[in-house]
Amino acid sequence: MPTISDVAARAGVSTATVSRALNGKATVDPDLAARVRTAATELGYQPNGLARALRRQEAAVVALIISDVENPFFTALARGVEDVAHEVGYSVVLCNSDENAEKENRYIDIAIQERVAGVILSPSGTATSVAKLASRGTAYVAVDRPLPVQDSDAVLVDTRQAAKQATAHLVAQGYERIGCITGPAGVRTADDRLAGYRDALRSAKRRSTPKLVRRTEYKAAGARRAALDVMSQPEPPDALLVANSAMAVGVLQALQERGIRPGRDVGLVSFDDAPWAELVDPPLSVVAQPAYEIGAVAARLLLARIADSSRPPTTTTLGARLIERASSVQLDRR
Amino acid sequence: MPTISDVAARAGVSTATVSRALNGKATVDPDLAARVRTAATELGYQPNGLARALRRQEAAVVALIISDVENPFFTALARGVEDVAHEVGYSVVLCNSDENAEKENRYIDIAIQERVAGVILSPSGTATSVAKLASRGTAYVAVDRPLPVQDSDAVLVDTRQAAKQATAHLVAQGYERIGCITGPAGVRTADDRLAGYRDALRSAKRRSTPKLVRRTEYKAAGARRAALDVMSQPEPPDALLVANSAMAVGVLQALQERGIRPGRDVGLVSFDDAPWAELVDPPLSVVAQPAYEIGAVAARLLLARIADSSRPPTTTTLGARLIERASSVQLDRR
DNA sequence: GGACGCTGGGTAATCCTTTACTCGGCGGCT
DNA sequence: AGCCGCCGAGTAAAGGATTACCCAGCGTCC
Repeated sequence: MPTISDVAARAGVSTATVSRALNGKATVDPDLAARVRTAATELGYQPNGLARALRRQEAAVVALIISDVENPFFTALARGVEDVAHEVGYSVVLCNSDENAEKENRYIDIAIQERVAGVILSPSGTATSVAKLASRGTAYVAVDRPLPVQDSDAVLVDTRQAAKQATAHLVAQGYERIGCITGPAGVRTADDRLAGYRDALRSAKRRSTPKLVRRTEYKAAGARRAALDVMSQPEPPDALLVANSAMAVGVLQALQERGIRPGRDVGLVSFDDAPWAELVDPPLSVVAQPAYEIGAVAARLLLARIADSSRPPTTTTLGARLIERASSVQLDRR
Repeated sequence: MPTISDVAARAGVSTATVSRALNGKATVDPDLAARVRTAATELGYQPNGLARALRRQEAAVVALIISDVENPFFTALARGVEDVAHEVGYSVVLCNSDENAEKENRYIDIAIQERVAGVILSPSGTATSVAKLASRGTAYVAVDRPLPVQDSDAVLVDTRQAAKQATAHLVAQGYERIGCITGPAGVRTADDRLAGYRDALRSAKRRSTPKLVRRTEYKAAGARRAALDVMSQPEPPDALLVANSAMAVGVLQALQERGIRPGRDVGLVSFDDAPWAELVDPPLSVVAQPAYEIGAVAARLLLARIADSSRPPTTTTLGARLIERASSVQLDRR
């Protein structure tokens, strides 16, 4: 593999000149620059990113630590991050933390070792040792969930408000016993969605009861079990707020197994507008989150922080949009 | 940020000894090794991965170049790659090529510059300049689609056979005018699925006609247009083979718009067992591909190739499984 | 008791690029 | 004509780890 010295030798100049010419520094004679460029292409020279990063003290890489790539919300988010990062020549390293604080910490260590320029992460819980990043001066941005630490950059969704709105919608549709299936305690979005749900019930002067609430992992399997459980009570809910689209899959499976018809027997609103939400019968009402946008904004924020570590921390809160479909419209109103 | 010299100074030894101690080389006095380790933890020392990689001539990173992270097939594949890679201390850099040869080439260049240990890619077309990788001695493995080059490692699915089987199933169910909506010409899986479809028709002594075939990008939007187009003919198909799950979304949208009932008015089989396939009405018949497995096998193959560049090239072909659901069962047979 | 061999650990080279510093030469100004 | 300044380009240091090579010291065997 040719190095900069090979190019220098072939062009008959020093390595310094090659570096300057290839990096477009001003003070290089155009003729020499041209000679260097032809020499480089003839040899098929590719600069060694490692050596460059070592010298520059920073790799053109950002790490993205999310809880699950298989969740379409995070996939779209990752897309947003990647598109923005690649525009300015950064690569993206993808890490799945699986909502596991230990794995998350391991990835943070790796990010530090690899001297990445910055980290975008959706913190799994409270134990996040983002402190390590801070003490080393590595830029970071939280997405989807805030960090326990104050004064850090974050891109969030007003998910409590969105949950409240969705629940209020169920109330307005005349549902009486509205339940909620949300993620594990300690995961901020799960807590917030539950809080928003309770806010709405309170505003509507309804009592909220633990009997109608279930908490489980943010996945289909857990949600399926939770739904089976909550629906098999003597007085089951007549509507459900479900905290993400993976869980919605589990809930729909459970209802199918039990022969309970969504939209007819039980109202349903889920977070995340999955591509299939309109295709199930009846079409699923959802709270659409701007996942791609979150990723893109987070990436831009991270780049800004990398460029200027002293800029004041910014928290951007994006809105979510309730999309009412047939799964949450009471029969007698249809 | 502390360096190896700081650790050496604190432990009162040379940097060489620190390196040896921390990397678990045999020839270090246990006492010294312990002293080094405590010094390292006290300082919070994290080795500089860049410097290590520069010296070792290789980063503990593999690049994964796929056409679209938002496609659940590739997401699951990515998961498989990541799980295996991380087990042995490798990081995974994710790159979306968007079926675009130019982007793909740019990513390959970046991979070379970053001196990644290996590349796993789903080649977008024929123009793939995997030659660059080969000439530089960077290990690579093709997934999902073979490379035009002979003798390279690959992990594939016998997709032609699977398409044939799915089409034969539609024939057996009594469908008369079976159509096919597949990906762009030149993309191998798209070509293969079309070929398998034709194989089955030929075996069944049916004539295949271009009127029932549409090719478009591997996404929902294109498939929707293609389905609208193919269904609005004077003699529309009474069944469709759809080449992936993103396309299935588009096709189902189109049918919904036209008021054509899947399973009743038109039989449907799609590639890729998406989590929602059972939830639509009627449940969607699919060809389930072992996406996670493909990724995991590819990662293991890549690691083997990295360890031994002279080992003979291996092509692993995994099977796909037809899952018959109600969307492909003729009414009169129900 | 001396010589040889082995072991543990230090010194310094190496990986490749960027960039601070330096120097030669040329042009312009007095 | 001489001097100053500037521009273009080269030399060499720096970045942090790994590792080839070498050396000191100790033990063993003759």
